[in-house]
Amino acid sequence: MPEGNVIHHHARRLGRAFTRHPVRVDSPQGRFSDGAGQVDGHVVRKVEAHGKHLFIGFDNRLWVHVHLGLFGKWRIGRGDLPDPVGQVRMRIHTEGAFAELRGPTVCEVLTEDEKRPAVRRIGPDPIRKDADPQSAWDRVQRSSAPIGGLLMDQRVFAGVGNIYRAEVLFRHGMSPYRPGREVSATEFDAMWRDLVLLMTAGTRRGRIDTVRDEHLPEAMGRAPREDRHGGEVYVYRRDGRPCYLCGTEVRVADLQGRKLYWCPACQAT
DNA sequence: AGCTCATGGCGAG
DNA sequence: TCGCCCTGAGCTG
Repeated sequence: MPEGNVIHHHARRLGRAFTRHPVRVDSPQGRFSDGAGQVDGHVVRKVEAHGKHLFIGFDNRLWVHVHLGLFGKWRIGRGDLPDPVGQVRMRIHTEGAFAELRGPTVCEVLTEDEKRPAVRRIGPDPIRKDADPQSAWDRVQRSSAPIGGLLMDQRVFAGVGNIYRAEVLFRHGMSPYRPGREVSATEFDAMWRDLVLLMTAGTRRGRIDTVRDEHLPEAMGRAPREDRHGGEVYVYRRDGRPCYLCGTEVRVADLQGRKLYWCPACQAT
C-alpha cells in the first residue's frame, strides 16, 4: 500500500541488510520458485528504487524487479528467519537478516538488458537526485488532462500516489480539475520542489506527513492517528470533515477509478 | 463466513 | 470506463 517514499525506504533497508552478502532466496508460496532459483546463493550488489518500482541487483547480472501494487508488503527484520505465515511470494535471508514479500503485483527476474528499458519507462521521480523535472513539465504543459490525473501518471510524476496527489494540490491551492496546460511554469516549479521536500521527508520517516506545523491543531500531536496510513494530512480521507484552514467540508469524488479528496474552497481553481 | 475497502496498474472493449 | 490481478484487516452477521 505504498507510494514512492515507502519504496525508497524499503530499498534503503534492503540495501543495508543485504548488499555485499550472499543471500538465500526462496518462494514459500511457490509462485516465484523459478525466479528465486536463478538468484539464490548470489551476492546482492545494489538495491534501487525508481518511482514505485524496486530493483535488487545480483552478482550474476540478474535483477529481481518488484512492484507492490495496492496490496503488496515487505516485512524486513533482523535475526532468525520466521516460519512463513499466509501467502509469502519471496523471502531473502542471510544469517542475520530476512525480508518477506507478500501480495506484489510484480515479482520477476530481469536481465540487465530488460531492466534498462523498464527503468526508462518510469518518469522523473522527485525523490531521486537524477530526476529531470523538465520532462514532467513538458507533459503537463501540453496536456488538457486534469492536473489531478497527471499527478497520478507514473510517466509524468513517478512515485506520486493518491495521498501525495491530494496533499500537494491542497498545499498549492490548486483545483484537481485544472487542465495541465493551465498550470503556469511558476506553479509547476513550486509543486515539484514541494514534492521533492515532502517525499524526501516521507522516505526518512516511512510515512506521509504534509501538514505545516502552524496549521496543526493543538491536540493533534497526541491524538490517535486519524487513519491507518499513519501520517498527518490536510485532505486525504478527510471527506465530510472541516478543512483545517477554512472549515469547509472536505469533498471526495471519483477520478479515473480512484478517490480524489480536496477542499472546494481552498482549491476552487 | 462473507463482505468491503485499501497508499496501484494493466488490458480489453 | 470497466473488470481484473495481488492480500489482509476490519467490519458485519
